[in-house]
Amino acid sequence: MGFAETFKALSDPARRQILELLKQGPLSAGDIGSHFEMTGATISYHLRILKQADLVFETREKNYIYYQLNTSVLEEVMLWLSKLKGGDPDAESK
Amino acid sequence: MGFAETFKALSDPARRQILELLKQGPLSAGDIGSHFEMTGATISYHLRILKQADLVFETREKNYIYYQLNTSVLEEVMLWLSKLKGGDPDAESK
DNA sequence: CATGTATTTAGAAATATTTCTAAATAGAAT
DNA sequence: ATTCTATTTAGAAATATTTCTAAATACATG
Repeated sequence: MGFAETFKALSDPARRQILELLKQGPLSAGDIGSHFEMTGATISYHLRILKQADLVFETREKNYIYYQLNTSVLEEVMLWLSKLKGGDPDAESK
Repeated sequence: MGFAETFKALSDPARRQILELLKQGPLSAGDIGSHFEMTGATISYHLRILKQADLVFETREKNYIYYQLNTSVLEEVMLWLSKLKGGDPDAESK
């Protein structure tokens, strides 16, 4: 874990788009890949980065691996940003 | 601008530490450097990355260049994270 | 068991990042 | 004007990231 891994994972546009796709619900690696021009191997690489950053987790079912968004790390990041921004602990609820 | 630059800037531990130092108030490049084991040139490099990501801005005074935290981009990032997380009811209409 | 489908792993190439030393710039003070 | 101090820029080396193709794994079904 750690913020370095998290921010690095979030720094890639394709990975951010994957997370936005997963916001709607779980998707298999193949489904995710169909939204991009990359090979399946590259998608797999990006999913591994997201997984290592704890931004997604996988559940295996039949022949497929389904990926889901993990929001807990997002909250930690928001907390760090919020503290940095001004010490106001509830700043994100506007 | 863009989130890629922002998250990339935030992904480095030294750069995050610089931002945390700047939370207390403006510091010169030299003052910042004194908290690290790196050369001044490397500090300058990190400051440039932070500046390009709009996370800091500089003001020149006498012989010094003072760096300050810019919080507006932090808010944009928090908004994006908040949308992704899904729970937050406002934060639409961008 | 053999074949097919979904996905990952290995290895390699291209590009990007991080760090250093040495040189350059900008301004202040002598 | 010359020198000192603060900082940046240039160039190079080491390391990391991103992408591909080809091969491997895992599981399901005929």
